[in-house]
Amino acid sequence: MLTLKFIQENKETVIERLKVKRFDAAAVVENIIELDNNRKSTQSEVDQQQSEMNSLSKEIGMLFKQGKAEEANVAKSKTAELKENIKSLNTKLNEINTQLDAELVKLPNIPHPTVPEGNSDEDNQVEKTCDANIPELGEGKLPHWELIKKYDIIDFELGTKIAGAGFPVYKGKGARLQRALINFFLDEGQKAGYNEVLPPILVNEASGFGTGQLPDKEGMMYHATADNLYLIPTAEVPVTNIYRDEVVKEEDLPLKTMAYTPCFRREAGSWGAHVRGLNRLHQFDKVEIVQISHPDKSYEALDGMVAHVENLVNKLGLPYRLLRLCGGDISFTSALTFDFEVFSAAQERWLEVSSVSNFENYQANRLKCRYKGKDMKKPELAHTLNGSALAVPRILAAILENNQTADGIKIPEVLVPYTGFDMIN
RNA sequence: GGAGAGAUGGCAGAGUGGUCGAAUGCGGUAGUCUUGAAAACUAUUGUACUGCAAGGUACCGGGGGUUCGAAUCCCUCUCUCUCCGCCA
Repeated sequence: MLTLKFIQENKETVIERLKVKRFDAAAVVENIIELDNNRKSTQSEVDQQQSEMNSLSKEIGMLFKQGKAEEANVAKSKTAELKENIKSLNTKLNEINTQLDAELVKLPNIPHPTVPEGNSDEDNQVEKTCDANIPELGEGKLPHWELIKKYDIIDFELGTKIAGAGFPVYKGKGARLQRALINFFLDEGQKAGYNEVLPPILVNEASGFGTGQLPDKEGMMYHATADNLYLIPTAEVPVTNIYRDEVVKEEDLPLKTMAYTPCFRREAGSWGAHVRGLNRLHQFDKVEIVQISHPDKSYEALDGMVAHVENLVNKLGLPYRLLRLCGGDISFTSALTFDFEVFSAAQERWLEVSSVSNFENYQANRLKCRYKGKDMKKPELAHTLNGSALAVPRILAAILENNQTADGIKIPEVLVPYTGFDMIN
């Protein structure tokens, strides 16, 4: 969330900038400022009365020690009213704080100045298109959901039997290729300086709140109610929460962490032609990269992450394009997001395979993730970033479709050391 | 799942219901000494809110209560450890 200080000092900017996100912030901002002012004055009233109470109590203590019980009892009688006041003021203060928190959570992150205007994904700005290697597939081309049947490498019906729609069973070379991609992504991440972790894939409420999935986007996650835990929709949640309530040393920045995890999304929306095959699943595998960055360096870090993802897609020989998300499509918590899409040549569609975002201090403020340098008096909020590097199933779909030949599916060269085979046939 | 013990500052570890935001040790920072380092010595060293400042207030796992006054007493929740059971 935005910091109170920032909202107080930049009221007009907040309202103005959030219009790019198609968010009318005026009422919320006004409300926040009023609540905050109210909070301050109430707090100082409480402090003052409490201060009186404290000195009175001390006095009573002294009097009792000196054996002046009578005087002490006189002083005692004076405390009742104070006590009552303090109690009711505190109740009021709690109410204000609850309301203030509720309002603060309503404001999305301020978009970066380079975020283009726009209402939907159709208005995203294409930064770069690299389509030289879109293959000519000819008449017999098959979409990946046909290919996986033909070669018997993924079984959707079996997954449906075991769990439900959207939970595929990868089989044989399909399973092997999936694992190859994960290992390839992790090895490349390692080379780029990311530290690998294998985090929990169930998280508690505090973690969900820290990265912004809760309280609003509760519906996207599977909820294990008996223990009040959530299945992660992305490794961003457990990995970023490593740094919740932490103060890291300035000289250790940037902290670069990555994790492979399965991801779970309820996606309680449409389930039709557009989401066939691997295009959208309830469970899928992903390698996620996360950085905790110095505020002055976070856009440099974002560029580095984009370059890393681009490198991965290039090595796999997939046609891709890079999008700068417009105000209407960028997420609630992000300041600037780049999406990578690969071209899936039989569906003749661009598929989103990565989303790389800078959250600036928006998540950090929720997480209380701060850094401190030697010459700093107080710790300051760090910046957080994350990106998929990469989401596996759609990459798999593109590989299957783009690399299909009459003899079978050709495995990209960089993956062969990982798969141990170079054709699926 | 059953039984018991515990949770105090970066860490270790005291703490009688009343000058306790909290002894002491270690660590950190600055300085003295030294050619330099170590050692020793001296000082300093939590966080948040609020205020121009002086200061004020809150925080001893979380929440509630008793009391003029709670780290200390009571209730409750969470977590950790030990033992038992179950188990990859």
